[in-house]
Amino acid sequence: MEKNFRPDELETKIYDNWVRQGYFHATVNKSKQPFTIIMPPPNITARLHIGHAFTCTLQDTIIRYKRMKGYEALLLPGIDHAALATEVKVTEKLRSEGITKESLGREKFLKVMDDWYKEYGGEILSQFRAMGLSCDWDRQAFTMDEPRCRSVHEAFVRLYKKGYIYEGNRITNWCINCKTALSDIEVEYENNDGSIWYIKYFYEGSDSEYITVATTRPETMFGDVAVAVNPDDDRYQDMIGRKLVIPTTDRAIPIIADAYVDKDFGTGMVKITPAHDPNDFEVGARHNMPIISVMNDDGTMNSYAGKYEGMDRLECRKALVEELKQGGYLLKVERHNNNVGHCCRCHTIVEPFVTKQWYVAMKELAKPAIEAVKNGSVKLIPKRFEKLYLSWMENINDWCISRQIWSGHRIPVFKCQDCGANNVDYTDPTTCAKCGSHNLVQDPDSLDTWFSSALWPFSTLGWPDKTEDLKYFYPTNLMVTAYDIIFFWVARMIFSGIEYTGKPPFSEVLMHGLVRDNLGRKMSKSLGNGIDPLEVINKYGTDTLRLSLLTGIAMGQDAKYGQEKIESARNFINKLWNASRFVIENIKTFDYKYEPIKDLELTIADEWILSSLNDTIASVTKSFDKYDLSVVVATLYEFVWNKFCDWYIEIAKTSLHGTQQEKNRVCNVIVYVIDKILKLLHPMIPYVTETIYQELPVHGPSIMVEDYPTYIKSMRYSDSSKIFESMIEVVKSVRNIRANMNVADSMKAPLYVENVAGYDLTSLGDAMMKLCSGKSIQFVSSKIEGSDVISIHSEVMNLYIRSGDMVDKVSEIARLNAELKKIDAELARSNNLLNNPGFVAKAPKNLVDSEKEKVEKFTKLRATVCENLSKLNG
RNA sequence: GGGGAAUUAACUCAGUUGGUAGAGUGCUUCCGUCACAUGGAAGAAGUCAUAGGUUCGAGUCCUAUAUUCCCUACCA
Repeated sequence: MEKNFRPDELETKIYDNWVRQGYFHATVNKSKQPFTIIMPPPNITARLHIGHAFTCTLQDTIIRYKRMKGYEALLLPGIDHAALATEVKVTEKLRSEGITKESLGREKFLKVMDDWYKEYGGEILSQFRAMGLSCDWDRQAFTMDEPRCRSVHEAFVRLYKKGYIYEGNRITNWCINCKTALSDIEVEYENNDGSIWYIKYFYEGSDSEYITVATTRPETMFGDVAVAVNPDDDRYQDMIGRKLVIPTTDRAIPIIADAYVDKDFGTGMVKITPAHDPNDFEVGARHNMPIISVMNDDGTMNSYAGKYEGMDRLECRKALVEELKQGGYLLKVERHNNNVGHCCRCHTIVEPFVTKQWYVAMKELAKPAIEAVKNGSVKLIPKRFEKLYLSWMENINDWCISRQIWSGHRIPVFKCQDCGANNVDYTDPTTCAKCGSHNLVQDPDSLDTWFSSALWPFSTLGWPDKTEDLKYFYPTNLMVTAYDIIFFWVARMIFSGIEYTGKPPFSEVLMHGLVRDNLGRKMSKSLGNGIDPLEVINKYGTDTLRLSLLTGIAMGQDAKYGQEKIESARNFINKLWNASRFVIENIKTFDYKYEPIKDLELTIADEWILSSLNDTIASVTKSFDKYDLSVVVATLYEFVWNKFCDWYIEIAKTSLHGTQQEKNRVCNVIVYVIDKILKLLHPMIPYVTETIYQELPVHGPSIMVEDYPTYIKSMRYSDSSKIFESMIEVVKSVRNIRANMNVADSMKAPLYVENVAGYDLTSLGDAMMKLCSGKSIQFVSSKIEGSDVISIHSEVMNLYIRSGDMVDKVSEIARLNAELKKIDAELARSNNLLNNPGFVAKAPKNLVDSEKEKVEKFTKLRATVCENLSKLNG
């Protein structure tokens, strides 16, 4: 074996082999319980960034664990066409080549989209492979492939027929750049340092009597239909019903009363512009007001704006304000802070705009989805996201699902050109169901991409067909996703699953945080600050990437990702590699024979490591089942590095210089432990564990289909553990003294070990000497005494070391004094507790007892330290 | 306006039936020893944001406050 693990050469080979063996493929297997994770399909807009790698790693780690635990594990991969987002990208790309969407026409444009899908889809899938995902390639899906088109179609038709989908002429968020409607959650609000203009509206027929209206968007005044006051506002009672003239025009509008107006804000008078403000739209509707749109769909002013026709809305604002100023209409301007909506795709300022769109009525659909989370049939992890989910669902607005774009799923509504009826019957779209006409034209719009995403947990399993897959793997077990798409996606999957299949689509949702860059910024495609996971893979390997992503994270909590985590992960993998290499190389040097643990004559050290391994297995399994992967990693890190490598392997080196029998014993134990370690770690770091596993003297065809280690009752050795841990304490004390005294290697300080508790320590003698840094210490077989002998006591052994002239007395006295201080603090603490009657009366007995034991122990220790001190001083 | 999260060592972060605070990185000192210098050994380092409360006992539970961030909302 080479000195360092070389992932680059091995990963592809190993991965291909896994695929070839069919390990990733899940089958309908009635004798096993399924565990299903449908992967969130990444947008096909670009290559994957580190955030995707994070989600992928979580999922693959969990699915590998479940597979080893004996489940029929399915990780189903897929990609999302991301209708609008991709169309924006492709349109931009075309524009850079001097081509417009319109000049190509719908059909040709969709061909360009197809090419894009192929290019980026392939790239994303190969990135999945590079990350080592054990996903079932036979079931890979795309939100725009034929089966998924059928699902979407069916879903739309069903909802339509139940009356949940309706066409409405309402005010919607409109992006003047993408020229499409957006759903509420596709609008990002940003704080804007704007202005608020106070404008005089003169009464009709008067040029001196006026009222003042405040607005942040003066250009919309051409669409004003009224000015509203609060019905309870005493100031304005007698004005209601009078008419005002819109400045610079000759159009008159009434003053109306509506409770929407806040008496205490601004002047208490609001101009009502139903076409350009959602609230005004409501007010207008209540009062039967007309809707006057003053803009075109590209954000330029239309003829209602008079001489400003054709001017962009923001330019018009500037010019109009100037005109108002000149005309004496402008009373004052104030700075005003408000939130302005931007298109989440192209970042243009969104205009509220009245258009005809398709909506899903959400009220009824939300009800069972709320219930599912409330009654626990869907669990969100961490739990706090349930509150977030519920508050959104309980206040949900109807979902605008139409987009004025070409890509994506075209709305399956065929409008009869003769009678105007909408035909959604999927089987016969050529004949109008109402009048029999063949003059049908399909709605030109496409569906919001989330409409197809909402079906993902079951469309991927064959729905609406009643497939075996659906029966067996659905409802799925776990959905892993970042918390930022809880509304976009999770909520919609839940209500869709219940609506279409009668069951919630999954029982648990694991919500992780966002991976941020080292400045704490969200990594996003649009910002372009994403780290390419492939770069990390190329430099350090997939295992390092995966392990580094799982280090130091908490579910639902954002994490910064940087070089430190990467290096720490790499170092650990290197450590694991070398510990394994150590034994693998060693068993080649003698006549190694495999023996089961139960046939070996175990030493205290053996029993300690086996016991400790056993505890680790129990703890890891518990954390895994809670999806606390970061804790799993930390637990294994600690065991492998600080227990197995630092102590067991070190002490085993002595046995390796012993008899054939000893060598064979210790190698069998090491191999056994390593085998378990590899299996425990495999879900996180699949490649290095597989590689080492194949080098072990006894191994199966692949570690990924082995059983996950389980806790073994008979492998608890509490006595040995106690002795060995005591020994560790003693060794550390000796090392500490050595380091303090600056003992030269040539000094050979005599050290005597006295057995206190009656345990057999013979097997530890030589090994201990080594661990104490043998060169400067020499073990002696008879007790040593004298004024220069320093003693160290533990529960199972006492140590006596002759300090002689080697002691740096000053620093040793300082060290002992420091220790004395600590001991006194401990004693004070324990005595304090024990003197507290409340503690003694109410605390659990074992705690009280352990405090008593501590007092005893520290009292003894104190005496020793004092004795050593007085010797040094004397 | 409403909701949520965060605040723990120099840095990045863990820490649930409440029981004497942990890791990684960095720092100080020592070590080319035959698994690993991507390493080994020893060590320093924290009023767990603040103030109250509950409790025998609080990083942990409760109530305020401060700072930072996120989500959400119709204040023109």
